[in-house]
Amino acid sequence: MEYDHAKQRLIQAWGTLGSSWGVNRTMAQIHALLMISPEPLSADEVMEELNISRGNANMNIRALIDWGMVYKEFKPGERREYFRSEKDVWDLARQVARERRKRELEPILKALNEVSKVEGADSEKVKEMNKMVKDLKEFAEKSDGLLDKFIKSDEHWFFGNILKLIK
Amino acid sequence: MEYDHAKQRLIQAWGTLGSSWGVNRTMAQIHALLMISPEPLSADEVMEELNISRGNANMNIRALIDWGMVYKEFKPGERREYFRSEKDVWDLARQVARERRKRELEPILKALNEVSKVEGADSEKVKEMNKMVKDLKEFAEKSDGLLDKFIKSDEHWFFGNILKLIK
DNA sequence: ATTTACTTTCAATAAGTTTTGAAAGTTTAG
DNA sequence: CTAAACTTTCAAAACTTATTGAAAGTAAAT
Repeated sequence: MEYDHAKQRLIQAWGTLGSSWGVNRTMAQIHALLMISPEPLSADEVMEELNISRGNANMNIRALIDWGMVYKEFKPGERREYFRSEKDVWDLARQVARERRKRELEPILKALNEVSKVEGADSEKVKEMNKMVKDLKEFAEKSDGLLDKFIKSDEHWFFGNILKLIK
Repeated sequence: MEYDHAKQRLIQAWGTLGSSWGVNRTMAQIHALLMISPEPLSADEVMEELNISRGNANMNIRALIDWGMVYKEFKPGERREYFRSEKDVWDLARQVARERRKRELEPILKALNEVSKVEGADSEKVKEMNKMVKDLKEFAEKSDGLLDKFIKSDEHWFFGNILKLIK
């Protein structure tokens, strides 16, 4: 396969993946672009490569920095900012896990806690709700535990051990 | 906490969680409603409870059925269709994992495979891309393996064993 | 064969999200 | 201080997705 095609294909696929994970398409595409770039890129280069506006590029680069997936970099003697992506896939995955845990798992756990133990466990509907909430909470807590281990685990230890175990 | 408040809180939280997972808000809310309902509900009851239109209710109930998370149910002597949710949280999670694997992991693996081995490994940019693609592929394949185990595993075996192992 | 009780579809509309580009802001250099 | 080089902001426009509701479809009951 030829370089430019492969690059486009990868950028598109990453964008699509992003969309279905609630990540803005462009943000994912910028990320893909930076991931495969050996050198950091400037905002102008990103705009140029992806055919997007200055504002769009700027906003999404900021968002990537917020997520801890992209860093600013300065070239000596240059005024312009350059950006490079974290390239260790493991670190990237942990970063994403950390953010999603904070943004999603925590709020739902909070809600489940608030909602557990509803008054009037004599009525059928209250019983059903309490049972469901209890199960969901257990599941969410277990997921949280696993995610926590993943986030804290070092290097390739996680998959290595787990896949071995459950083969 | 009082029942109706708790119910609303749970439905809202589930809707929000859905949104950030690329699941339509309403679809997630209908799911929450059915999960905590001891009896199956009709389309009209869903419309009523969530204040949504007939078309919206119908479309999202179909989508939930497609995902294998909700079933049709007939009450004897009644013509109208009723719907109930799968209530085993484990089964629900596996269902979701199965669907997302199909819709997301498979396409990205396909793209990564197509894109692996780009011509001209002498240039820096091609080297960088090949390296990145290789790493991403490895990661995606490992995730796929773990997801597969999860999907096929029975009951509470999965978390039980894994959490014990990595404590 | 007609009415009744539903379910499904779909074009129009509303709501939400992303993108643009020009203007305002900031920092460095001279 | 002023100009130049750059970054950030934000209101308006474009695009995407979700929702409505009325009309069409289906099937049981009379």
